[in-house]
Amino acid sequence: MVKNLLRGSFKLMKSMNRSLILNIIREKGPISRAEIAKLTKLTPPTVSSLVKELLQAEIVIERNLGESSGGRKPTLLTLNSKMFHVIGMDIGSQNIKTILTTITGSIIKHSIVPLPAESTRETLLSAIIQSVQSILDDTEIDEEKIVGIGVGMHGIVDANQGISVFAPNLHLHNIPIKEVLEEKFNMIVKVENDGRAMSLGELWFGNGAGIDSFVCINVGRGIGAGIIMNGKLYHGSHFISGEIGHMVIDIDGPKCTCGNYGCLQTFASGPAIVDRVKKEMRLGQSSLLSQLTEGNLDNVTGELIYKAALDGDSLCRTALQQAGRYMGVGLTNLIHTVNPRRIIIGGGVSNAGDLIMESITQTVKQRALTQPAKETEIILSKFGDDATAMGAVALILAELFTSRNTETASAL
Amino acid sequence: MVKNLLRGSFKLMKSMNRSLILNIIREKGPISRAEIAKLTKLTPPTVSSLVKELLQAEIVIERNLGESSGGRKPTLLTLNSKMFHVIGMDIGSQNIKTILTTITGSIIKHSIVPLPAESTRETLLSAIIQSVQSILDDTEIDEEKIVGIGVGMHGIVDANQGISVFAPNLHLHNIPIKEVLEEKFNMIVKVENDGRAMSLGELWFGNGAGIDSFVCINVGRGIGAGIIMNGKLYHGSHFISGEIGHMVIDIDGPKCTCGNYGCLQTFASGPAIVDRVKKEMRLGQSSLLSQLTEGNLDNVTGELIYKAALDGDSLCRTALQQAGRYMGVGLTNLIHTVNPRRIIIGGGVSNAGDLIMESITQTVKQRALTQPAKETEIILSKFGDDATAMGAVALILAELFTSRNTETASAL
DNA sequence: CTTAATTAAATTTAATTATAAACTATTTGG
DNA sequence: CCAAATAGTTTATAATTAAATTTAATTAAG
Repeated sequence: MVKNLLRGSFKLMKSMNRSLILNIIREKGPISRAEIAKLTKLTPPTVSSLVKELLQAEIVIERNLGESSGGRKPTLLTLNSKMFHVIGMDIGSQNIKTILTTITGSIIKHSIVPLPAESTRETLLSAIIQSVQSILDDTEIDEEKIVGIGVGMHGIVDANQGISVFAPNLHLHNIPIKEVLEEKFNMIVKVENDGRAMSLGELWFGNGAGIDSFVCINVGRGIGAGIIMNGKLYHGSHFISGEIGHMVIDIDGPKCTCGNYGCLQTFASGPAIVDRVKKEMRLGQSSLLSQLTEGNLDNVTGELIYKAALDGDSLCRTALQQAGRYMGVGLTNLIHTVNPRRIIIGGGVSNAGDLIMESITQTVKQRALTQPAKETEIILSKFGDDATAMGAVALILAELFTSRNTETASAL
Repeated sequence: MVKNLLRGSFKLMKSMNRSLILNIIREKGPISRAEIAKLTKLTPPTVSSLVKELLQAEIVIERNLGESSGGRKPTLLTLNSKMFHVIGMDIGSQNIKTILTTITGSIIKHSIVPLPAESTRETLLSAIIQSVQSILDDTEIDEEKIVGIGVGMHGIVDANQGISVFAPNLHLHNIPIKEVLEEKFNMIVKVENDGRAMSLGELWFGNGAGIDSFVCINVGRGIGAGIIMNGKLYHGSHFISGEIGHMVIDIDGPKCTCGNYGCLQTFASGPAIVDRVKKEMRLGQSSLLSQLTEGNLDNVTGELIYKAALDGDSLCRTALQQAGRYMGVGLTNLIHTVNPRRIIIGGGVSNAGDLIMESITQTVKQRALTQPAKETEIILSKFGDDATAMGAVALILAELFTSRNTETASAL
């Protein structure tokens, strides 16, 4: 099998053109038929007939007439955002965040359900169902108009089967999220690793729109990356692509929870920064944190460190800078491996914004091999804390708007 | 632009099916029309009519009749290997290796042209032209039947423009290889980084056939990787994807030629192993090498180290094992980032075969996060020293056999 | 105002290609 | 020698896109 070659057929041809038009309307709408024809290089009749079908299916609606520059006024088309809605869910280690959005990605409802300190398979699954149910109960939108539930889950996720294979922060294995949700609610369900979901979200709505190859980094308790190549989310063979938290950057470094030594995660994750600060304080380093935490080291959190750093606390500043430097080394490794056009950083640590970013970009600029590599854009996620949930929504949109080109030849 | 959506058209449909058939004949041939129809799910008439065109163009020929199991004997089709030939070239640091092959990848001619110790832009370009010319002079095959020249070049290569952007081992910049070859010889010319070319070679002819996602590692003076994802070669945004020789695995490690510290290349490349052994010997370690090199440390080479190791020399054995261990760490990082299904190792160091492979696989098994990741296949290249040249041939074949699905919509 | 030019959209007609069904050709096995 | 099986071709059809034409609406010039 060389290249996944597809069989050309009328069905395929039509479905390609339909999703082409649908995506143009989604991205560039309101837009006229004539403009669609120009952009897609499809002929007017082709556009007209496919649009007619989309109108009949109520996926697209005619809005109003646009401005004319001499000639008949164009009839503008948009997606029928009242017709279809999506639920996106972000399952973290402490809570489940759920959002309800229109098909264009506008958030309509928000909900957060806390997870118990010690989750079991049962409590987790019931919390997941509860999250969806509460969103459904809390809105007038007809259940039939909600087309799917996307789930972004931390840890290792089998996206084909929709199973959370291993959730390290919850100490759980093999949770069949897709199966359970599909049975309970009659909708499309897609489950994906949080970092990968996030990257799809940035591709569809965020800072990855228009970029065909970028990487999204989710820095929180762990560090995960989602890789978009040629406009497509890449999974890897066993769903562990992007596990850069366990990229070894110091072969003789400190021991990581995974058993190896010197993983990026031991230097640049949220907990790593907190630990580092605590350690320095125990060694007698003075810091504004002493006041903020009332002398109790257990109260040190990422947020407080960021706050203290902003107030000029030098211990916290250097801790963040150090983390940024290590992150910079990790990202340089990533640039030298995957060479994305852009790197988007999201998740908890991204809240520490500029302080850490400065240090990251500087390190990359210093260490990358070539000029263009040095200039790899490194920016923050557009959605902050909602990045994974938005990504979960994008999982469903990708399913809807992408012609299922999966009719591969059986044997090649 | 979300996803590179294509416009469906008759041309596209036909070209998809033509390359589908062509590829099936290439891979599974000799094969009958009926069998092609079965495998591709195309209908018999579609296959017949496309095959008729291919026969007329003399790209495919009817060979002989196959065995029947009750029914009309099938007419078997194969590629017309006498009609089309390809030149593949591997530009290394010491010499240029050139091969002439049939369209099916059988090597017909071999040539090696040494490069001067100090290459200049002019000497390199004339050596390249000379290499092609000598192959052409040395064969009866009509020049018109040679469809293209593929070039695998070490260093950073702009594959779009066909320029060697930076060749570290030759200390040269911006050599317009494609332009010069196209002007001199009237053929398709494709230039690519050696590691990436190699991976395409493995995909088309070697140990990557049938694998949709794998990584090929070229270990020599440097360490480069070619990444195949979804059956496609991935370049990265600025042609430095796969530069894993400069992946930092020991942030406080020894200085690399690139200016950073602790790059994989400083531990696991050919020169790194040689240096390590020399250093140990200078420190007074005894080794079989003392005899083999007649006491002159300058004579130590990778080949001799391997030889000594095979003879049981413990210094050399540990040096190789150590290199393998570092390589294993690098590959584990790669697995946790790209998560390929298979890793194929080629280039100079691969000659040290099992001794180093053992150590690599063991390290990966020890350090990878999940069971499937631990079991990532790590094998040697099928073509040994010819791997890059074969890859260069594949560059041309990919051009020929892949329907140019590049008619993207302009604006999306 | 009127008219020509311009643009948008729809319609008609033509061309392209895959597909379905029917058919011919060949071979094997009884 | 005949039935069954397999290979390949022919013919007709259907599904589309492509090209050309028509209709409609609007603007701008005179």
